[in-house]
Amino acid sequence: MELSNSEEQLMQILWKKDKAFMKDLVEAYPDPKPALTTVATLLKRMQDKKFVGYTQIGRSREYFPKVSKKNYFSKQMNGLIKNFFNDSTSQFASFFTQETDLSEKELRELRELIDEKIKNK
Amino acid sequence: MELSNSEEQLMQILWKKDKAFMKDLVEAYPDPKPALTTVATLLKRMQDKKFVGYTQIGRSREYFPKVSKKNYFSKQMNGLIKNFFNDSTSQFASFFTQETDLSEKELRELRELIDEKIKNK
DNA sequence: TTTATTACTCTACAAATGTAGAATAATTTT
DNA sequence: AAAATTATTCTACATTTGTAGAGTAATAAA
Repeated sequence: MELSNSEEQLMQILWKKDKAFMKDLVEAYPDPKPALTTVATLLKRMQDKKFVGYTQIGRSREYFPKVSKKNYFSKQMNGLIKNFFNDSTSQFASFFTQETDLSEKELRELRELIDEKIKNK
Repeated sequence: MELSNSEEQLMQILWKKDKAFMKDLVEAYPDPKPALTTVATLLKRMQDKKFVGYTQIGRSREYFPKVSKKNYFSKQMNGLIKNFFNDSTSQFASFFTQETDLSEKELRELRELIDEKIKNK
């Protein structure tokens, strides 16, 4: 099961904080902050979906992500690539290189990284 | 306004066909194919959202995408990059290079592309 | 020990999504 | 012309999503 938009927004906050009490999560929202109960509902649903866990501390719960941002992001990417590039990562890579506008400096850095990757093959 | 999942699925079909009658769209679905009326509803909503247009041909309509796949994809990518990499395309690029597993050949091709891009700067 | 406060859970409800039957209009076949 | 077919629109309804008030239990403050 996937995260909905507002769930994902909350997840972003949780990833940033790494772990947090509900109160702090609400606090971290940009204005207008949602009601505590709203966040509570989202957290509940996210627990059902196995994206969030918590540790009981006193009578409070410290929530934490059960899925890493990296992992989640990868899945998203793969989904996109699958849909739009017929599952071809390299096709995507070339599209990406052509269509985004990285500066020359950034391009050089990227090439650097690729070189390194090639070396390690 | 964004496309929902099932709308996006239909959009993929429409992009592939470039233009098509409702009947053909339904036909193009993998089994189990949805009811004609289901596709009709989706098309209607997609028109409201300005993602689809049509040309009347006799008493039928030939539907076509009003947003290119490329353009749509770019927006999706930018959304992801914004959320996960704080809007830094280059940060994303390096993540991508590290985390996906392109073959050596693909990596070389990619570097080739980057080189060309740099040249054109 | 009454009263607040805190931290959740339950219930609710409008909007969006996924899916499709029923109705209607135009056209073609008998 | 009556009957069947085609192409769309209307209406409907179960789920999921976005948002939050009301209720409850435990603890802290008066």
